[in-house]
Amino acid sequence: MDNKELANLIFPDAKEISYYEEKYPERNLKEGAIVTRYAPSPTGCVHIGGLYQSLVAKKMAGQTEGIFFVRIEDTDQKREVENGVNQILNALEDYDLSPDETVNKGNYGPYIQSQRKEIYQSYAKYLIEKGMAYPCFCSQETLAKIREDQEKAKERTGYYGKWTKCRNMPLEMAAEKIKNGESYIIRLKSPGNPDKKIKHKDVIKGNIEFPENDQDVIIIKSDGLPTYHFAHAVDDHLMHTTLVIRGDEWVASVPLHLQLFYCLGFKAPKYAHIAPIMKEENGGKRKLSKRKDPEADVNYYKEEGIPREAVTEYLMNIANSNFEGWRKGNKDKSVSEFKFELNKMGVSGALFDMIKLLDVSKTVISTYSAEDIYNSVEKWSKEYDKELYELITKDKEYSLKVFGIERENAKPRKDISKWSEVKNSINYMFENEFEKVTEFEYQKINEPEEIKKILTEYVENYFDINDDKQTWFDRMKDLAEKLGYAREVKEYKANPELYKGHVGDISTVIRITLTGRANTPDLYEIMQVLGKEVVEERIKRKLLKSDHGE
RNA sequence: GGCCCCUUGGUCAAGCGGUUAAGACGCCGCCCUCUCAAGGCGGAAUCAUGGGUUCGAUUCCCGUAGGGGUCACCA
Repeated sequence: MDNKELANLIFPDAKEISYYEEKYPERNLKEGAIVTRYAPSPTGCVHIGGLYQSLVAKKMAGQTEGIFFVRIEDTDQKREVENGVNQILNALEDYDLSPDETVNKGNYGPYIQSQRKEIYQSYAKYLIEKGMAYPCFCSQETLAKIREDQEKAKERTGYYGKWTKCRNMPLEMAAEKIKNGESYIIRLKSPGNPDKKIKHKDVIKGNIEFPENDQDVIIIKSDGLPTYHFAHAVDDHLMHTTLVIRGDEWVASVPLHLQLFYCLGFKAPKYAHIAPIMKEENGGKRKLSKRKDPEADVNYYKEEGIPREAVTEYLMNIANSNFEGWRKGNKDKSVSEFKFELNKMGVSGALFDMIKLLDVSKTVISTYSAEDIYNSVEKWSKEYDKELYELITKDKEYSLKVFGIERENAKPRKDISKWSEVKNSINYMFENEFEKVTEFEYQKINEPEEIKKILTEYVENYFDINDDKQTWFDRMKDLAEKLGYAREVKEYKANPELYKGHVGDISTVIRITLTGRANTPDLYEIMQVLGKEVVEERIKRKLLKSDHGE
């Protein structure tokens, strides 16, 4: 019995690897083109970290006229979640990160690992034939025992070298066990020597040195599917990946992966290990977790109504901190014009900063036209806030005017950071909502008589909806003066004892009466949008109430 | 515990042997024809620690401390 016969016994139907080598030829791309990928497991919600990796990967491929593909790593069928694949693909599309190749698209597929079983088996068979892999029959108990002994002896744990049980099993014995139906897995016969070091130059982390791998890792599990490590080597070779961009929890496996590529006779890709996005928790840092942190799920941003450009820009900031400066000087350009550099990425994880994200978002939204805002809010509210949806769609023209307040000018309003804030910032502009306001908390001027006097004077003698802004404001000052308030805030500040207050106090009374709140955008514009009738109606309503002693 | 990586303000971070140690978010103050949001101007706030090397270390080397990752028939 020789290795070849054993290999045939284990994988009788597997094709020669030359079949696959020919089927998936070298890609025809220009010099320097990067082929990279995002390789998620379909295990539930899409993590912001996955989006981050995809963004970087897509950027690198795009910048070099290369290929960005998505491969689904579903070799652990226990963890698989229904519809997981679609969730991932949809999220990427939402963020404008659609891959060039993925499920049902591209010539190097299938792009779902569970559908590539026979490919992995061919390569495993090849390794067995070469004597570089072998079947292992150790039970979980045996493995546990080995581990126990290692701990007792204070030695490294794992399946390697002298601790190995099946590595040097006579071929005949192995064949016998297989024929008897014993359960087994396939292990790599590691050629590594841990006393020797290997050097690896990571595109992001720089030079790293570690001992060679000597673990006889499992490459094919008892269900016939490969482990991550083996699938990675086979797939990225066959798909001609030139740059593997992945989370830095993988750096420790680099020696193994490099060894796998070496044993299989493949050229290894370059690696770029990305530091994870962290979260602070009682003084310490930890990775953003799907379980504990709602913001880890990309769906969160959708639900909150944070525009995808904002999330993208924020992520770009974390990835290349010079992005911010570039953006400042290139306000109208698309992110795709920014020259991204992998080696400028931070080597240790950055804390996720929601406040900063919201600030970025605010800036992004401030560039929107009233129409853009309307469309976004309409789309968002339709799914997440029916009340708001009803409110704004009832009279689109009017809503457009509301969203147009202090917008589409040189210094646009910058107060909305997410769509879920919109309702609260515009509801008083709508009669139905305004009617619900019962508490008017007047501030500096709060004696009912004074308020009544101001409002009465204003509607009767100073309010004219046709005034232009300057005239409107001059009249406000006239009113202030007439009632004993300073025309200018400066005058008041210079001689506070001479006045009861200043124009600002007068306009605040009107503002609160009209909107129910002390802080709003430009009052003149608000009145223009509200219109003559509504302004008068709201003031009269207040006057009426105060007559009733309210 | 073994192996690997990291350490500049509250946060994200420039820096790559000689700098008043950038910038952004946040915070504080002032300014701006009414309140806010912005915007403008200004301010407080950082090189974990101990040794070297050097004329000179935030920058280079070693130790210490702290943090992170990884050691599965999970990816």
